[in-house]
Amino acid sequence: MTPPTPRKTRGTGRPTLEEVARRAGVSTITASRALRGLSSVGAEYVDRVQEAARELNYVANAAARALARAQSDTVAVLVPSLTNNVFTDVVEAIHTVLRPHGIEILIGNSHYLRDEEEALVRHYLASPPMGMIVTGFDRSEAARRLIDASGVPCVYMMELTRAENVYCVGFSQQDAGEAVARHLLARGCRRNAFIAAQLDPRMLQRGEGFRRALQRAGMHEPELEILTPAPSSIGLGCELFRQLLTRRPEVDGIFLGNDDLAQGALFEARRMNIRVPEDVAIVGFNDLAGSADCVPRLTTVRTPRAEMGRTAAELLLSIMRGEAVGAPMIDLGFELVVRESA
Amino acid sequence: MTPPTPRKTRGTGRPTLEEVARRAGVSTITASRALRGLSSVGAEYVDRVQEAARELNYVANAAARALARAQSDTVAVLVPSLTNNVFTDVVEAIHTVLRPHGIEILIGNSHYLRDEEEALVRHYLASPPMGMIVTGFDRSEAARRLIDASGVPCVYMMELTRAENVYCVGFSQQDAGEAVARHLLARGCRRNAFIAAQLDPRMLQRGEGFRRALQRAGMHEPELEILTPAPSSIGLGCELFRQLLTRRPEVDGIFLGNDDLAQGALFEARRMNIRVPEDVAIVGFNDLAGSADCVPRLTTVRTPRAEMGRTAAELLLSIMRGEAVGAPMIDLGFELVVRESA
DNA sequence: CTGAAAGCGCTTACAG
DNA sequence: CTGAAAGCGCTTACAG
Repeated sequence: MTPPTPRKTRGTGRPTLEEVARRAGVSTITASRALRGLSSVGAEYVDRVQEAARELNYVANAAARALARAQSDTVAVLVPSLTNNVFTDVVEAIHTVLRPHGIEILIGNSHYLRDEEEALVRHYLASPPMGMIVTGFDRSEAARRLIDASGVPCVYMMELTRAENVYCVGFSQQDAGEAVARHLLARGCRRNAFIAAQLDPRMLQRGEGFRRALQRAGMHEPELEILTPAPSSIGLGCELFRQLLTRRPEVDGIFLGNDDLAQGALFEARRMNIRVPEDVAIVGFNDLAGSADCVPRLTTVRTPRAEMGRTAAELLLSIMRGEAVGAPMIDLGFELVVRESA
Repeated sequence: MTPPTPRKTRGTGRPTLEEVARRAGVSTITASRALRGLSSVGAEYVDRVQEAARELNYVANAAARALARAQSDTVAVLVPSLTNNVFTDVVEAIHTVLRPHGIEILIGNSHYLRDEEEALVRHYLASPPMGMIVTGFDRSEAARRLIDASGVPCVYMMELTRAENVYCVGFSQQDAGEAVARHLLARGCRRNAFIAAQLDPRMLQRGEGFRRALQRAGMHEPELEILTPAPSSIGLGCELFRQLLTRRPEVDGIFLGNDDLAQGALFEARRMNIRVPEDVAIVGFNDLAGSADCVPRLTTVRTPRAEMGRTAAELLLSIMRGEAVGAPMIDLGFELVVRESA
């Protein structure tokens, strides 16, 4: 007649769906449906269940839900860097769109490394997110296959492609590079240099466009390009600018593939007593923090980072809902912002 | 005699522990233990199970594991901003330490808002992470209680406290503020101003220390403080510097509570033809990107961001493992970096 | 050291 | 519109 020894408690100790259902006087299943807002539940029930949930301070167990549905309320976002503010802006915008939908975002930073990105893809796909937003198209063959085979809806951002069934939102990096060249040419610069770091695909594409426009004008000088895989930074911009102007003092126009490099160039020009834009015109890229305020104010290309993040997130939302979406490729364009440095 | 209709498949379609076990010829339980490296499994079994797992390309289902253990392989990190590079540095370091342990980090950005932080805490605690790393001590009472009651190990960073049973790693913001004041005083500045934005607790603490040191020297002038809750930025630094110098041209020393503000001040000084440090000495805070390269190079306080992230992560790891840890408070100090601007 | 049973807390698929 | 049953894929607790 002794009562059974109480089992050691497992679980989280939090209220469960069953307790909510009991309190509301319905089955668990009905409670589940009511809470999820499925229309097939009587209105009276919905109220009772919601009230019970509130009273109990019920929060659905995310793991249980994910297990039962074989899917989580999560979107993985893969970026190559968080140090480069370009990506914090994008991630911020994605977050802003997804959060209200109860979607948690997992930020994966690949540090511009293919191997790390592949590992991240593997890891995230282990508990498949409901969607992914990834940067560009340059990745390992394995990572590519994993994504394709996973069946997880994916939106690509920062670059554009016309490939079938690939959702992408971005702008043409090449065209942006061309626009810079044309601007420099138009303001009379004859010896135009290109300084690039990191050498990720997008940086290279900008260089490609820049080069093409110069060639078309018959003014391309290959020796006026400085390319280094070192991470882009203000300090590196100083260094490369000095190096270039020391060896090639005749240069009168420079396109630096990211604003941090350009800001560094501005500092170094001052230290070298080189006047900008009188002696040399300087154009950056991305319109990062500080570019509007430095001396002289930096001429640069404003990239639609917030819009890309927002649009990518909204597109993904539509795809995940199974809604019909328009064109799979969304070109958000860019804007040359002419200030004082060129 | 018709075979039973095959059930519609649910699940993820990925290989399960059971399949691994079957292939290795052991029970699921043994497979589970072998894979987790529990020492209570015979070596022969371990090999067989691991091989089977490899052949099947087995990846444990994270949701199932989380449900069974009522815990996930996740650490939540709460920061007030990602735009401020201070926190990307910290997060990066945390990531570097935790990732090799198979721990995924969830980055929560509260945007310096108490309500948002509370919502994040609630959300994360819904599927309790194995640990948390949070910024500072200023939060809503509810958030505080939720964290305490959750039983989730938590490490506080960026600030220090001597409170019992609170693990924290950081440095004394007050002392850092004092150090700046002493430096300015030592180089002969008599009219020292303080410019601060955002006004988060740490910014205020730095101001507190700065003020105290000035008062002690009998040189504190309350009207020389400009405090605004607007987000810190280079542009804001320009604006506030101009405002201050216009109204108070006698100022000969300024402490700006974050390097972006200070960099802005440097730009604006140049535009106003005010010489730094001859006319006015300028000191920033944090030693952010660009501060070592601008003109003049910025004197600032280098804060141990990577070390804080690393140390906080390692401390959390120890706590989660139930290891004995030393002092609950780890002071990492700071360093005044004297360059050209002061 | 190994295993059969039960359970974690939800949701799917099937009936009614 | 509502519900009883089964299942998602692991791990805990108990035995041996």
